[in-house]
Amino acid sequence: MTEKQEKILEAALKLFAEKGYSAVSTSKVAREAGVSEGLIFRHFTNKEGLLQAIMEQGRERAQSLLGGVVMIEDPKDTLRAILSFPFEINKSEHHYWRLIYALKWQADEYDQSMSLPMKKIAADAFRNLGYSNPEAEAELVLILFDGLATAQLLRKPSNMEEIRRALFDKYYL
Amino acid sequence: MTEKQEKILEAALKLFAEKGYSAVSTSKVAREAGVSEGLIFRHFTNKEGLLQAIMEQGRERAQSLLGGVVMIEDPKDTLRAILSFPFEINKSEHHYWRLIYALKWQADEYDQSMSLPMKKIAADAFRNLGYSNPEAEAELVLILFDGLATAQLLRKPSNMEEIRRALFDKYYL
DNA sequence: GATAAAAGTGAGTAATCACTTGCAAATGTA
DNA sequence: TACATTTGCAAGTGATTACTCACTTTTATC
Repeated sequence: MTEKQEKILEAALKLFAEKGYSAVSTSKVAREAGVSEGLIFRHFTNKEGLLQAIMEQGRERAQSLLGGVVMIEDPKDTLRAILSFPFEINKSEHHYWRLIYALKWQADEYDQSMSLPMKKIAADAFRNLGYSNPEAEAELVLILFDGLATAQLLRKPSNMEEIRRALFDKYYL
Repeated sequence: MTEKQEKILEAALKLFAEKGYSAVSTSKVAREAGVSEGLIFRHFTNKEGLLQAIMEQGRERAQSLLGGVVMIEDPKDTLRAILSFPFEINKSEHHYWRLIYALKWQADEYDQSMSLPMKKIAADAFRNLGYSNPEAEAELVLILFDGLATAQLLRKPSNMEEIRRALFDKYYL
């Protein structure tokens, strides 16, 4: 990975996340990255390939995050960890998550590489806690995760810590 | 409002919702509507104006929906009504809601014309029920609303009724 | 039925789109 | 040093973009 290759990925991630994939031209990515437009196609074949490269980077990061949750033994700690994720999206991850959530509404198929394993983990936790309908509970956690991430990325409420408290109370966490 | 004007709005709503605003050209809207491209600009000035006209239509529909909730007296019924909305998005409203949620991630400013009044209504309901932090609880309801709508529009889980039950149990509804 | 306004068309416009090509500079390898 | 490969750039390509304009057809009013 050359320096200019990283510059391109960085610029594309920023612009795609802020303006949307189809609203950003390859020439704008090139200008933002301080690189000739042709170089994008040399390294990533086409615009779609550029997007794929970004998503692949992010998928690796997400996989490692999820990997840590699987190791947790106490089911309450597992739920705490899952529901805490959206509250802890930091500056460096912000662009990536924003792009993922924006793409959901444009792509033809919903990307389940993140949500499917997370649902399984959550369902197991609820089963261990004796909940009567762990599958539905797990789905509700996914729904909460989506809503929380959206709030954190878009609406940015000032009282996130109080919201977390109100939420955790409902699960006795 | 002429017949062709309605055809244009209908076609634009469908395409914008399915493919995204900036991914759909005015020529494609014209072809879908069975109309000359110039007519779009005669009636709606420019592409942005076409989007505004669609959003205005939707805002009116949303306002009337929300108007019904304000009349409810029992605070538990109010919360039931708010949290039931996402479960009841029907086919005719589907395109409009999908467009709204997709646009959130592209527009520079978050549209609060729906969420702000809804938050106020929810906060009042929680206050009447004696919750200790009604503002945070209201924000959490907004977050749930977003997550539920996203699920209904995108992921379409098969067990929505069980999810609703699990959710309502947490609020003793 | 005459006339004016509104609705609608189709062929244009310059700018921008994703992408290609030919060639030079940098880099690795012997 | 010699040579091959990779990296990079500038100037293109045809297609498509949002939008305009001159024009015809339909509709409303008296």
